[in-house]
Amino acid sequence: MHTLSEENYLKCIYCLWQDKGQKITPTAIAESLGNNPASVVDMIRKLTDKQLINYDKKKGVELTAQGQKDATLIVRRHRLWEVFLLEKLDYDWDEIHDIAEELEHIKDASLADRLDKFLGFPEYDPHGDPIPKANGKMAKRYSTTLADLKTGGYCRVAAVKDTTSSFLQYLQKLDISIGTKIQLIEKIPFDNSLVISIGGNGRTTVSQKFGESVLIDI
Amino acid sequence: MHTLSEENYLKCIYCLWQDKGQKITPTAIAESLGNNPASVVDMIRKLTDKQLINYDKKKGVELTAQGQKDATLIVRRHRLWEVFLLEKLDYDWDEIHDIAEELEHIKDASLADRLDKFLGFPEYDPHGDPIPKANGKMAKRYSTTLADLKTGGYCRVAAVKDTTSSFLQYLQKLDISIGTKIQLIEKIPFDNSLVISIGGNGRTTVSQKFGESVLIDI
DNA sequence: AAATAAAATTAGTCTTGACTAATTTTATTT
DNA sequence: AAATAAAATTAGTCAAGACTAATTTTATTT
Repeated sequence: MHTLSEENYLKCIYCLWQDKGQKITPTAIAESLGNNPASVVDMIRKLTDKQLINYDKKKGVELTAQGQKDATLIVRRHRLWEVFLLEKLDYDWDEIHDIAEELEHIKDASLADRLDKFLGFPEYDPHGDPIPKANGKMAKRYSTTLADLKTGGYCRVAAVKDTTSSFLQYLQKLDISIGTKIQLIEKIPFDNSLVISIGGNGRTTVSQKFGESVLIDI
Repeated sequence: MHTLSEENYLKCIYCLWQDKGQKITPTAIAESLGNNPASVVDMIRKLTDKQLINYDKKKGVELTAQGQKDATLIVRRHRLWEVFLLEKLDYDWDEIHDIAEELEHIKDASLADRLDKFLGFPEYDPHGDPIPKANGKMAKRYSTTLADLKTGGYCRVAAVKDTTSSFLQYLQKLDISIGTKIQLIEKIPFDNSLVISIGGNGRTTVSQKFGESVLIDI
């Protein structure tokens, strides 16, 4: 099996691949993990030797079929543990990500499946991300952000793109969670900030960065 | 906090201390962990620097107050996770130990307490070992073994001293679990093997090693 | 007490996965 | 196209935590 570090790289590559359809460069991985690009180059060699990725200067890093499978399992475990922590252990929204980062590395062939069953086969995790099934398939991923909504339009918060506790705590303060209805009242051209109405209540202004971190269902 | 390796040493020292009242030597630790004594000497230095243990050639290794506290928490987490795996995820008796070895290292200030609450504050784990409470206290540990029982005597299996799957599978085959009633029919002086009656049924002969691995309540 | 065996320790090596600094390659400007 | 900037890579270092081999210390026998 893979080391902790290898698994973290795999997951990171998987997430970059899902997020952007773009080319995955060593620098992008380095930024995402907070590592030095030189370290990334070392690990690219290691994962290539293990046939988990292919690396080509033109195409960037790509997961092999095996790499995809392994990365999907790590993500599955992460999201299942998040559901467990929130629903069974009553953790708050903003606390679960970091703990799940550790739990996702527990290695046992049947653990994810047993946990899945115990939790009642959830489709989405508490941040709105789809949980890969045992066969690797998963429900729809939302990709439209609040910033993409046209002025006057309504939407439902489907997921969050950012799982840092600072962002999640801010959302809680604004009374926004998965499922909350939002209307985009106005876009301020100056800095792309957004004036929104949350759940039919008064107006609030949020930044462009905020708008791009909220995934919606129209 | 401590590294994975430091935690494993701490737990090992704690268990040796609980098991035998004896002096804990580098060699004993090395054997218990399957490591080289030279590596143990290195780690003894590290844990001493961190003030988690004291080492004296005469007295051997001893946990400091802080070391005891930290080790107890690791054992608490281990045993709680074992209950979770068996009761909630339907794992078998012999499968849970190794997974709990990984889970016990998940670091979060409130995880053990939340898990404890979720499980209904169990007193003993599935192997009959007492689970330390949040305050460090714990229920009685059984220390009499089946081999200590006098001929003709009856007992109840209270705990197992060995958590390897080979031993636990053997117990399952013999239909022995925590709570099973056993009578010691005869001790064979030649090799100290034991003739026992399990739950009032026919006779079986087991080895001395077996007898010393079963903890009983008389 | 001397001889021997066992345990503890030191010294030096190896692997993993990070780092910095220097260099080469590739992109972007002017 | 040349100059510059950015990205990728190489080379060498470091810490953790394991190892082996050699040595010293402590215990046990005879």
